[in-house]
Amino acid sequence: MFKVVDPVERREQIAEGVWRVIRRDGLASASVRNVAAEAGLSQGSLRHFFGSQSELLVFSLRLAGERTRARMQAAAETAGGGRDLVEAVVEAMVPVDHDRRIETEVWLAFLGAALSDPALRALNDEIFDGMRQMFADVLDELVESGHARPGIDLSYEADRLYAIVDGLALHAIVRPEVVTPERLRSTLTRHLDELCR
Amino acid sequence: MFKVVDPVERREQIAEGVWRVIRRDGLASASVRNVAAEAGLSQGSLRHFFGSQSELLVFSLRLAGERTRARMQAAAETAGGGRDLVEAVVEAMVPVDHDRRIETEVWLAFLGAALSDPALRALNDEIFDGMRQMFADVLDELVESGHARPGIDLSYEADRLYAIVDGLALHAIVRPEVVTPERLRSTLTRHLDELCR
DNA sequence: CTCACGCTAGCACAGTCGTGCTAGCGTCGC
DNA sequence: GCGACGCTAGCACGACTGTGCTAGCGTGAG
Repeated sequence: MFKVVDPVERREQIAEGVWRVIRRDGLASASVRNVAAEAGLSQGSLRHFFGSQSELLVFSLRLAGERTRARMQAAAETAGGGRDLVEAVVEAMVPVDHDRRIETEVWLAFLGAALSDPALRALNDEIFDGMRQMFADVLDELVESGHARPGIDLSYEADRLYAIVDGLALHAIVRPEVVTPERLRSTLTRHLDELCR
Repeated sequence: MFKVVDPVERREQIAEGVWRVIRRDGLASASVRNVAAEAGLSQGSLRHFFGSQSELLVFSLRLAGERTRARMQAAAETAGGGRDLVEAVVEAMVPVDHDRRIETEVWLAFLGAALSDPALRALNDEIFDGMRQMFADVLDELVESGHARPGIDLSYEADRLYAIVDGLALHAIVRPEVVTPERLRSTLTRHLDELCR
């Protein structure tokens, strides 16, 4: 009935419970009680790992962001250079399978709340800036490796690519019947074609 | 102390109160009590115009969507054809001044909630499809009027343009320090340049 | 003038919320 | 063996929620 458990692992299990609650019933239902029930704990037990609800939610969003970022990083290290690199990084970010869809839905659920919650907003800015930097780096490599279409404006293309990726990700989440994974992939690869040709 | 008032106008005043509460304290704070206080009414009085909280929130989101759509429509009718038309429609949708910023923030605040609320989701789908259609129509006109770069794929370009516009709008709201109105405009006009060249 | 009724105000209810608290279980270090 | 403590359970409190309800004000129609 009792187990000594790695607190880090435990916190991640609870955070994944937060994700499930959010996906099923929305961020508004991610109360301490509901999350505890989802994770199979009592309120008091959950509070032993998270001192407040705010801490719980911030951790849950951060975990989602870090999972995505880790996948992007791994994809970047596995992939070759040039266009393969860009495609791998973009692909790692976009909701085309179960895990990536979960992370994107969670991100989207938090996005609106982050506008008026200082703690969430700070974390969201951090994630945003990290993603933005990664796009800039990857496009930079594309140019330096000589795979980019000549004469492209790096700053402009980074802004545009990030906008397309986030816009498509958003559309794929809110309107999956219209923006299917295939359509999403096709739009992205065609855009990358124009970048490289 | 008492006035007979146009109920339509009254509902819009209340909805604008919802917007203010959402922008200041978030969607989670858009309770019947808070909105009533914001609009200078009692709970009972507010309930005379909106039978439930859900009705209130749905109406508020719909109004924001319709304001945006009306501005796009007006821009389309005022503008000439070809590239001016596309630019006017896109410009009408994007948060570069106070009113458009309000509508976009409200839209974003509702976006996460719409994922798990059937009424909001249906409305959101309706808005999404309307916007998407408008982009398709406007690009269609661009081709037929002969202003488009030859050989472009309409379906692809519509998807991409919509993604860029929503992505940039999103970025301008969540990270206004980085994605300023000038940067947003510049990215958009350059993309339109490539479409028309 | 008078009546109907749109509109307003505000209370009551049951439910949920975050948080603080105490009590006790079960395992590990000594 | 035994104390320390990580962990669990669950209650209590005050605050807030959506909704239903009643009572009454003030204006317009007849």
